[in-house]
Amino acid sequence: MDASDEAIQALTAVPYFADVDAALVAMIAGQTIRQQYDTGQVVFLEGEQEVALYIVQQGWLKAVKMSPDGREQVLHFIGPGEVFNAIGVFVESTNPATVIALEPTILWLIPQKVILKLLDDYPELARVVIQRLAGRVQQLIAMVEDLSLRTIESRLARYLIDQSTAEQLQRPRWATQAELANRLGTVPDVLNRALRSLAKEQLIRVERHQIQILDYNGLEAKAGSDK
Amino acid sequence: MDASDEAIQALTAVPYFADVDAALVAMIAGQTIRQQYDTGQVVFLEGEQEVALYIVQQGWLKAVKMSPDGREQVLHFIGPGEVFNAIGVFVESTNPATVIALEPTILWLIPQKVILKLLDDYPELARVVIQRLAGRVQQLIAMVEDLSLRTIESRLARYLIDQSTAEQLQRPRWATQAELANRLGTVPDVLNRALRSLAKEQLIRVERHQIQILDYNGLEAKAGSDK
DNA sequence: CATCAAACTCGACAAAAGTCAAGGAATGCG
DNA sequence: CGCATTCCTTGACTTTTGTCGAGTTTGATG
Repeated sequence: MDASDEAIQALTAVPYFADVDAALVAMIAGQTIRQQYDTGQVVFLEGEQEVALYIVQQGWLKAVKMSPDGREQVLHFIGPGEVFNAIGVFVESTNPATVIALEPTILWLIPQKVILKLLDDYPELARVVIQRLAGRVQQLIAMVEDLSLRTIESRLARYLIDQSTAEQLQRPRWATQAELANRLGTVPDVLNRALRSLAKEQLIRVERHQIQILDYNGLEAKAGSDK
Repeated sequence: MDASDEAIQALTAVPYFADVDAALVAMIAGQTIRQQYDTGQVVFLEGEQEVALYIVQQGWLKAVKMSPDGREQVLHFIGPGEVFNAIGVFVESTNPATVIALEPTILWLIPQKVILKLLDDYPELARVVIQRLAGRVQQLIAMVEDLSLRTIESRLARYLIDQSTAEQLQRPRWATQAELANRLGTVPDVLNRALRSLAKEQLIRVERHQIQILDYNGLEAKAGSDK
């Protein structure tokens, strides 16, 4: 598989291009730029003016806001098949967040001009972009609600329920308690305290790389409460 | 001025229709529904499936998340010339927030079908929608940062700077300290404390319906800090 | 103009979250 | 395999924010 095939594969995994015909996808693939990042490397910083659209082929990243004293708020985790920096493409503004690789990562960049031309040629693409942005709005509103109106324990319960499959949450290496704490708007110590509390009440079992939900209904009650 | 002229006037005040020709605006105006709300009335509740696009002709509203114990987080205030419920139009989902009138309000509703048809006929509209949604994403990211990484006092300082004109912030009747506290993610008592603190340091002067910035640089330092 | 409800003020106290320090466990690297 | 680094755990203490109760001021209404 050469670079172009690799790019085509990455692009076709993404809803943005679902309705774009194969010949055009191939042409766009020829205009993309492949980039690799190691664990911990910054893709771009908040405040810069990065305008390309990014596609994740491999690896996980985090979009974060940082405070002067070193705290982080993870806005979201970004994995394979996902697109990021739509804001940078469509709005003339600085990037609202910093994006950092959580593990070795392969990205494909599509230049802004290419995307904007594509938007003109494929009105259906606009529909997809609108829907993805609307999804981002909804996710951020939920986060605002969490941060403002709910306790850490309640946020954790909700997160465990949302992210679990068959009542289990696998934690890849990069998904440390520190990252999870940053996602929930707190610090590792407080997260650990909340995990302990839920475990003590037999709602979950905590292992290093896995959290098991023992009492789904009990956990849902915690998630639904503001306490 | 009859109802149709009134609707046309409301629509032409909105960026969504800036590039739509006058005849079509007039036609859309003919399909809009006029609604009035009194102070405190709910336009729609979080969890409902309201799909129309709303235009504000007159009056102010707030979009809020509410907690079971009665706390509110104001997501944003919506005033004349603004559009809301784009999410409801473009995504098949329940409304993420409750919208309530803060004072007597006149709205115009555009049915979903009309908007979606317009989107097909006017690709430039998609660009506008995308840009407005992107703006909402940016605003919500800033709110997440406030709630997670900054103290109440720092949030207040930032808010005062952003919302003031010529170093003054007028507070209309509906903009009580309670509403402002809900916007900043806290309770009126804590907001009052923060106002007092800034006033004690001669950074601002607080009157019932106006806040004057006395030391812009000092306030900016507070806004830029995480303390 | 008088009354009443809403808004604001303020201090005491409580709760939630953050900081710090120390020790133990797990993982990665040479 | 041993060592160093990272991650996790835990309790004590501190800070920030929220709750409560009482009193004062303002603005709307009849």
